[in-house]
Amino acid sequence: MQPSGVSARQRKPLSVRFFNRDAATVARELLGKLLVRRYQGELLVGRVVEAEAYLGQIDPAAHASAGQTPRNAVLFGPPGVAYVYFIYGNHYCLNVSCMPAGSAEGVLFRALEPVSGLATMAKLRGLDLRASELHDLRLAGWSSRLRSISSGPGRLTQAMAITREAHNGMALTSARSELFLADDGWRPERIAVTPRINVTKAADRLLRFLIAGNPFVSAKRIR
DNA sequence: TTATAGATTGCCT
DNA sequence: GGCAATCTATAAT
Repeated sequence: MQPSGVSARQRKPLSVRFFNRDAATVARELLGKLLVRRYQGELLVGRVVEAEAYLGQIDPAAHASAGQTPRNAVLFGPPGVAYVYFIYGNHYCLNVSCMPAGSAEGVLFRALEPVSGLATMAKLRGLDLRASELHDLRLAGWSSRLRSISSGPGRLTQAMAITREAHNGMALTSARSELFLADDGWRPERIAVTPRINVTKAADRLLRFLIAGNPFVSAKRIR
């Protein structure tokens, strides 16, 4: 499988309408799209290779299952907005709200394939990658260290300097935004669907979507 | 007021 | 494979 991130095609931001649909559809269609972060004058870009759908109040595994709280309020708002939460005392996780206000569906970003800004992303992750490793992407494949830049929900937020304080509640639908989603026309060949990772409730629901064969998909441990 | 589980990761053996 | 790190929400005392 060749790296997908070398396209110079135009990047068009995803619309509010894109997110105004059920989370499973949005999660599936987000695969192959770009997450773009403006960071200190540089563009950090990653392609979405793994995402999970959470179906709001009817979904026992969703943060919204117990109703609206200050933490999850963004999920109950309009579509296309970032919901960032802090988990296990260590990590931020990025979601985007789906469906109209009043419905609390959302999609969790679980893994990205780095496209540009690799050196900065590696630095934000605390990885001391050699220049030769950073060039891996343009050559044949990916080193395991390179793979750890953004393969995991906590890793990708760290690689893009995404925090709750800075980004929770931010609309992800404007190309002028500090953080947004875009479509460059690239499409995955094959999509796989599995149960969600590390959820104990509704553990049999097939709501995890990933690009089959992509090396940046997160570890598949299921508790 | 205290306990515990959680949409995780990295380091240890 | 085990487990510590350590914030947040909710359940139990």
